[in-house]
Amino acid sequence: MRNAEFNREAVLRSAMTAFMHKGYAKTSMQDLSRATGLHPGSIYCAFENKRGLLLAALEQYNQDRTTEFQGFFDGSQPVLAALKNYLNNIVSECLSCDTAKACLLTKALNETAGQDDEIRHSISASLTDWQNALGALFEQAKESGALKTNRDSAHLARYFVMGIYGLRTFAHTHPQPEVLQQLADQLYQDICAC
Amino acid sequence: MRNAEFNREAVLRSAMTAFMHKGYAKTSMQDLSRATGLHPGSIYCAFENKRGLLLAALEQYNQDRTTEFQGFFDGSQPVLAALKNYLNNIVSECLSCDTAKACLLTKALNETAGQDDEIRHSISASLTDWQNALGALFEQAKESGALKTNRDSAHLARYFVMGIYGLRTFAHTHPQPEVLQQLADQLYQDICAC
DNA sequence: CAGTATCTTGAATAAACATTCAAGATAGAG
DNA sequence: CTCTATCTTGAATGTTTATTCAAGATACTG
Repeated sequence: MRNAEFNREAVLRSAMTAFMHKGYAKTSMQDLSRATGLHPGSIYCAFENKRGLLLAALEQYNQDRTTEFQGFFDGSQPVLAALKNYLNNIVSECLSCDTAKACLLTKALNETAGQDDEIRHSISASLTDWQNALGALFEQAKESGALKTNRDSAHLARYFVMGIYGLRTFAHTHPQPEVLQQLADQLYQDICAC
Repeated sequence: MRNAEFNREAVLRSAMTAFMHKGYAKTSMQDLSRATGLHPGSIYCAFENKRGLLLAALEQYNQDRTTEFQGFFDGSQPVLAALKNYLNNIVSECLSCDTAKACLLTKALNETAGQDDEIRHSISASLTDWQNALGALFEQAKESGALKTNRDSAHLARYFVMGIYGLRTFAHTHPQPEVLQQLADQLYQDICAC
């Protein structure tokens, strides 16, 4: 009897950043071994193979982002104010040009598009959960009277999510910071207008 | 003296689809050799290496998309109507789930993010040209009186572009067709509202 | 028709790759 | 303290990779 020595979360977070930096295909097992501190054999023992490690890393990433999300919407401020903070935080992530602050879900979704349905399903499920959480927030804002609109909350959430996807891709072209902020502000305005 | 036997455009279009299908990193020279019908030596003679072939394919892709764009806005119909057609065409591309109908520019931009500045610059230049062309159309629509807004044409174009980026990523999660169409309609409405 | 500059061919190369596995290390059970 | 189940190690494996290059083919020039 013996327990595994490594910290699973720490290993997965290291793998996450490795995948974010180079993408799935270009990240070699050697890269992953170096990043995680695990020898190849341990990785294969724990995660089956490189693909299994990606799937596990995607799960961990989603969990971490969910926790971060809940931090933004803990009720310590009005929903719409929190939403603006949340959006501004994404803008600052985009502006940092730090590959580690990109979205692993959309990055992997883009890379594996049309190649691996299991990966797509896993990512889609995470993104849908996020979208639904946003939908609940819009519903909450409507009920509290802070958000006056006749649009469906689910629709608002989808549009918001679409805007963030677009913002992240737009940022890859390295626009001026003001431009990105202006786009985020417009997105917020278009959603919160009647 | 002897001229090359292969048709450069046809070769680049084959390479384009190969890259779109598997992504840059996962497309092997063997894949590219098969797709283009060119032997490895010929590819290296004509394009230096795999990366050179990608750069050339990106150029060709941009040229083809520019031609397609001009076809939509040839003046045979009002600008705003053409814009709606253009957007609907993108929606149908997304709904086809055909990897060959994705956007090679954004796909490659996403994959090579933070790894290759020359590729990023090349892609950014193409995307900026596209954005500027859209900006000119919005300006035209404003001047003709068809579009009543106090927003800057360049800003409208950026927002439109951002929406399309977002739409394409959103489509990767395989939403219901109506949902994608609804998002596109909302985007159009948000831009064309005062 | 001869000469030659250029293109095409595809096997060869060396590096990098994902994956395996047998030997060694270690921790808990008895 | 011993036994054994489990984990760790890292060199070995066989495949795939991007790239090269010398030999052969071809078309234009004079």
